[in-house]
Amino acid sequence: MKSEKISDAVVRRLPVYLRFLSELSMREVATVSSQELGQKLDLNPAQIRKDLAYFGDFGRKGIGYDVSYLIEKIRQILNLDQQINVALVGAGNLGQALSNYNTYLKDNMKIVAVFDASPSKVGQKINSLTIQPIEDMVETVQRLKVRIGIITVPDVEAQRVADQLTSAGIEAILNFAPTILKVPSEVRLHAADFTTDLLSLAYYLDNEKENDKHDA
Amino acid sequence: MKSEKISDAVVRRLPVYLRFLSELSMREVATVSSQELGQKLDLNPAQIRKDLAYFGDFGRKGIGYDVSYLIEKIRQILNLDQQINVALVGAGNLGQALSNYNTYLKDNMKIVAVFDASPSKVGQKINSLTIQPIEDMVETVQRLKVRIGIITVPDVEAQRVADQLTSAGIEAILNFAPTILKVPSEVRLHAADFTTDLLSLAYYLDNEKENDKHDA
DNA sequence: TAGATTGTTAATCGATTAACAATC
DNA sequence: TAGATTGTTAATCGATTAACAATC
Repeated sequence: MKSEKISDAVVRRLPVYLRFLSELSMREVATVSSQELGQKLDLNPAQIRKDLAYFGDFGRKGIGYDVSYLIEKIRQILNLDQQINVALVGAGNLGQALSNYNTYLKDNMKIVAVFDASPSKVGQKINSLTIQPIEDMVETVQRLKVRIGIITVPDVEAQRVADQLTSAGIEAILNFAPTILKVPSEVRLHAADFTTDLLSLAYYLDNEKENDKHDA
Repeated sequence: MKSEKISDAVVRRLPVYLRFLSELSMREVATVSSQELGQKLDLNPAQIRKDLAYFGDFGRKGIGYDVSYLIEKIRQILNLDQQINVALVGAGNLGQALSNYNTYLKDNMKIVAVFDASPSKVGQKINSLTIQPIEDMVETVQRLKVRIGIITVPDVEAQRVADQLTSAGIEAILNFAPTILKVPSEVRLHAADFTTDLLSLAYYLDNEKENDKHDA
């Protein structure tokens, strides 16, 4: 464990490694090289080796990486060797969709509470969790030791929710609302706004510009 | 219009600019400086000026940017001055959630077709669109001139769907399935996998490591 | 031993930021 | 004219990739 600063880019690749390694594990593949990983994940093998080497010497020269061991190590690095409690704020369509991934993401991440501002939603069940009024959020987050909040409320409410989550002592927020949130620097914030993704894709559409290319 | 290569990072910021500018426009703000933009969007003003300058001289020295004009220009850059037809493949919870954003994202992007593999879903309505069998996908995509596909099917089906969309001549894919897809280089692919986002957030959780810090 | 593959250093590449002349 | 702010060049910073000694 060297005490270098690990960049965001590196951290965001770890779950990708983890996912593919789990697949290998299910196929009972015992060992994998950075070469093979790179091929499957469209990444440079040197980059993969470097990423992993930040956290320890997980590989064996001439052999590669032991799949099970590497899975264990990456899970440790990502704090997934313990249960991480998550709260979902906003029980609309998107919130419901995410809560369904609960079983899927059982990398020890668990949605333990769901909140919504609308009285008509409160009391309903969503995957065995009862939707709670947003007024109970601070208290419940603290009681259940929720560490990550997922925001799926309309954009005009997102900042208020973020503020409340922050005051409840949340450590990280995944924000699906299409708006830039301001949170104190000790709260980790990630924007997961797919409208941005979708609009930026449009840039790459051909637009028949190519038709003009009748070059010599 | 200089013919420099524009980086992905630049393109992904354009929709963020656009969104905030629209907000300003609704508030009837006529002019904005890179300074103000940077403040609101947590970006360096020089970066914003540089981003915009790739595409033209949109600002006025000493004054700033005309909000309406800049909106128009960014929409042109992103090809949003024409209707872009989108197909949604996978009518599960996530697919339904995304289709609800249809009204919201009416930046000329429109979901014009929804497909699902499950016979029980086919024929049902989702926001006034009838869910079609996935077998009709290639034909429908071509007939309706769909240019962007959104994949929200289970990960094991995602590659097959991507292949079919590709063969139908789609230009870009937004993939929500947690798997790495392979598509030909002429198809623009963006991964919108929130499980990756969520797992990477866990890295930043405190984990009481800080308690050990009793330094001199 | 020969072949394979890691971990790491150095080289390269690309993106961000600072600085400032131009000019509204 | 004085103040503000752009567009752009140069400087900096950071991330990716190549190369290779170490070693299984």
